[in-house]
Amino acid sequence: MCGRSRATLSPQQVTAAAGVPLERWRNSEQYQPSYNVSPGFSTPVVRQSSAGKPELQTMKWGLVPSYTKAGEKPDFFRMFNARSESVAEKGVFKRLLSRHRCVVLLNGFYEWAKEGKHKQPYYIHMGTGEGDVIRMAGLFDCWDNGPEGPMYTYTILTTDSSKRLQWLHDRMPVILPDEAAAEQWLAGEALDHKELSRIAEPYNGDDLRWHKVSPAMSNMRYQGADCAKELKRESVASFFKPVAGKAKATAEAAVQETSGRSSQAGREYSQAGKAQPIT
DNA sequence: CCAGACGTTGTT
DNA sequence: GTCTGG
DNA sequence: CCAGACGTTGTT
DNA sequence: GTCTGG
Repeated sequence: MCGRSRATLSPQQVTAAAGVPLERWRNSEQYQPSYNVSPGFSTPVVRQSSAGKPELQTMKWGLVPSYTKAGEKPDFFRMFNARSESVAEKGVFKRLLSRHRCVVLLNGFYEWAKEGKHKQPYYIHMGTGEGDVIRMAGLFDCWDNGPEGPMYTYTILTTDSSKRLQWLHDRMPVILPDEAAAEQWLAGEALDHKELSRIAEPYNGDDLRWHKVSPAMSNMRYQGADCAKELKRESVASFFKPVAGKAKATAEAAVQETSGRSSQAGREYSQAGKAQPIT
């Protein structure tokens, strides 16, 4: 799934990726870049508009439905993801599917691998450089919070993990690989099930890269710039994990492969992990 | 009909 | 273990 | 999603 | 708003 992300794109990167000039970026001032974004944070999204033209707008992550009563405490954690497989059937999402689709612009996202009792965070991104942009399919809504004014929020669609990422987690966000895919997601109003399931197909491109990061970022209060920095050292968690002589070589080999350059690396890593005997 | 809920994930 | 808060 | 709390009594 | 349960 997708419960934490990085949003540190510069305004220039955002407007370039959105294809919308800065002057037409609604609530651009609400965007506070963060290496450790959780539901409730504001990030840039490209949305459908009534005119059929894409619009750039800052919105909060974590869908707060329009039917929420004014004054109610919004729960951004309740609906920060939407299963793409059931989004057309669930009432809360169904009504957003024709004219409230959006593209979430981020640098990347975080996922935790279970290593025994501990959880090791990884950073996943499109591996093209420091200026990486990743686009995710989302749905947005507008909640009229009485005198507080309207609040725009979004949810990120999820799907089964692709082969390359299955070792890490069984769910992943719906990734729109390029600008064209993003445009298709935003184009028109109606969206048939076939089109939806095609777009929600697990992204398995080898430009999707990952690496271990510091467990310090697991705490969402931690906002250091090193949240997404590659962690080369073995984690403290695995230091305590017993590694038998035979499995050790495999484990060490796997450690070098966790930078996620090939699908093979991921699979070997997961197998090495499972093969480790508990002594 | 009205009342009341509306989600995802991971876990065993 | 399980629930709440963020 | 992860982090952090999880209870009662009596006292000021 | 829209679906489910009664």
